[in-house]
Amino acid sequence: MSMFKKVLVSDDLECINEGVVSVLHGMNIEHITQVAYCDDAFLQIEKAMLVKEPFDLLITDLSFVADHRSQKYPSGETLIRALKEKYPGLKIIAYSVEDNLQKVRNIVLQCNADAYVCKGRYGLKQLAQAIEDVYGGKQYLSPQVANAIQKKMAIEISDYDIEILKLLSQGFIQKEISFNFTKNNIQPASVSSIEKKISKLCDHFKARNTTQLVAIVKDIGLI
Amino acid sequence: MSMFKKVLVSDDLECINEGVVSVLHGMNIEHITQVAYCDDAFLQIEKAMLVKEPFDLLITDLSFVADHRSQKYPSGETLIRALKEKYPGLKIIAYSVEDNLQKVRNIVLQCNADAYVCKGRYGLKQLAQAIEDVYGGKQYLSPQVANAIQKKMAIEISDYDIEILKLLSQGFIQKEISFNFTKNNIQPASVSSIEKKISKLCDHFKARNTTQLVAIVKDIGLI
DNA sequence: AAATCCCTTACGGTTTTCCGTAAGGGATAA
DNA sequence: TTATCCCTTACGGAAAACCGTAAGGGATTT
Repeated sequence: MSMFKKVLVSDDLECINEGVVSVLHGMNIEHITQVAYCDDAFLQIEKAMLVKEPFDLLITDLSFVADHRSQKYPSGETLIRALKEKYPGLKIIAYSVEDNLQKVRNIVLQCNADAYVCKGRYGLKQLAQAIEDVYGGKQYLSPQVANAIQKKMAIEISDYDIEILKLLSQGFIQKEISFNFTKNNIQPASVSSIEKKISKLCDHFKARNTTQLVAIVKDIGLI
Repeated sequence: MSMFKKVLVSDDLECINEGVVSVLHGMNIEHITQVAYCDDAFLQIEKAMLVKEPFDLLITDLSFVADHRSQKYPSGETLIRALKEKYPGLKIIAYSVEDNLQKVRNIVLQCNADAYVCKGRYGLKQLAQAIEDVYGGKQYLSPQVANAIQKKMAIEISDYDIEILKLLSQGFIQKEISFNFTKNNIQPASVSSIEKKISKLCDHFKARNTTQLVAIVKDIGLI
C-alpha cells in the first residue's frame, strides 16, 4: 500500500504536534517534519521544493498564538491560501478545534484546503481517515462539520453583508455605515439600502433586532 | 525531591492527553490515569477516595465536546466546582485553549481551581511549572492570563449585569427585559433602571451602543 | 419601443433607544 | 429631626432603528 512519503506538521501546540506525529508513524510515514510557526511551514515547503524533494502533504492548525516573532502568515488560513496559490498540487489538511461551519466553508471553499479535521474526541482517528482520503484524491470533512459544504448559504452571505455586520459590531450606526460605504465606493451605500440589508439578515438568521443579529453571527464565527 | 504521587488527566482530545502524560512521566510521576469524560473523572476520584488511595491532583480540560453519552458534568467548570466542594484538598489544574480573562476569573475565583494553564505554544512547559507551584501550595496562572485576577473587574460585573447582557443578546428590548425581571422578582426592574445599567455597561466597555456592547462582551467571553 | 423585473433610493410614521432631569424613598450621619 | 446621600423610578425630548410604500433607473424580455 502506497502512501504519502514526506509530510510537514504545523501546530503551535507541541502536545498536539506529538499526537499527529504518532498517527503518521502508525501509517508508516517516515519523513516527518514539525514546525510551530506558519512562516516556518512556508519556508520549509519552499526549501524542499527547491532541492527537488518536495513535501506531499501539509497538516496544519489554523490558529497560532501570536508572540514576539512577527509573522508574514499569522494564521493557518493565510498560510493555506498562499501555498495553494503557489503550489496547487500540494495536499493540505486543516486540523483545528474550531467546528463552526462558516470557518470550515472558508477554509475549504476559499482557501482550497483538501480536508478539514476537527480536534475532537476522535480527532486522530479522523485525521488518519483524512490522510487516506486525501491521498486518494478525495476531500475529507469531519462528520460534525460535513454538512458545511452546501454552497447555498456560502453564497447567500456576501462580503458586503459581512462588512455591514462588522461595522455594526463596532458600534457604527446606519448613517455612519452609509458614509463609510460612500467614501469607499461600496454600493449600495444609501441608509435605506443598508437598513433593508440588515432587515434581510435579521430574517435569515432569525434575529429580532440588530443586537441579536450581531450576537448570532459572532456565535457562528461569521465575524 | 517529592512530588504528586497519583494524578488524573481528563481531556477529550486524545492527542493532548498524550502530551500531558509525557510531561508527567518526565516528572517521575508513576500513577497516572486518563479519562475522556468529566463524569468519568468524577467517578475515578470518588472510587479512589473510597479505597483510600485518593488522587493528589487532577489536570482537566474545560470544554468537552458533547456526544451520545449524556453527562452529569458536561464541562470542566462544573466538574471542578463539584469536586472542590466535596474534596477541597484535591488539587486541580485547568488546562485549556481559552485565554479570555473572564473565563480564567470564573475558573479560579468561582470554581476554586488551583491553576489555569493555557494550551499555547509553551503549554507543556507552563504545565510543568504549574504542577510544581501547585504542589508547593501556590497558585499558578499562565503568563498570558496572569493579570486576570485583579478582583476589581470581577466584582464590578454582577450576575444582574450578565443577565441583562444575555437577554439583550437574545434580542429582547428593554421593555421586555423589564417584564422579565418583574416576573422573576429581580430588582431593579424598571425600564429606566435597565436603561441606565446598559448605559453604565456601555461606558465600562467603551461601547457606542447596545449592539457593540454585546459584540464586546461576547468577545471577552462574558456571555 | 413598450412592458416587466429588480435594485437602489427616498420618505413618513411608529417603535425603541439614548440621555438628561427630577421626584420619591430608604439608609445613614449630624 | 433634619440633612445628606444613593438608589429606584418616571418622564420628556432627540436620535436611531424599524417597517411599509413608492419613485427612479438600468437591464432584460416581449
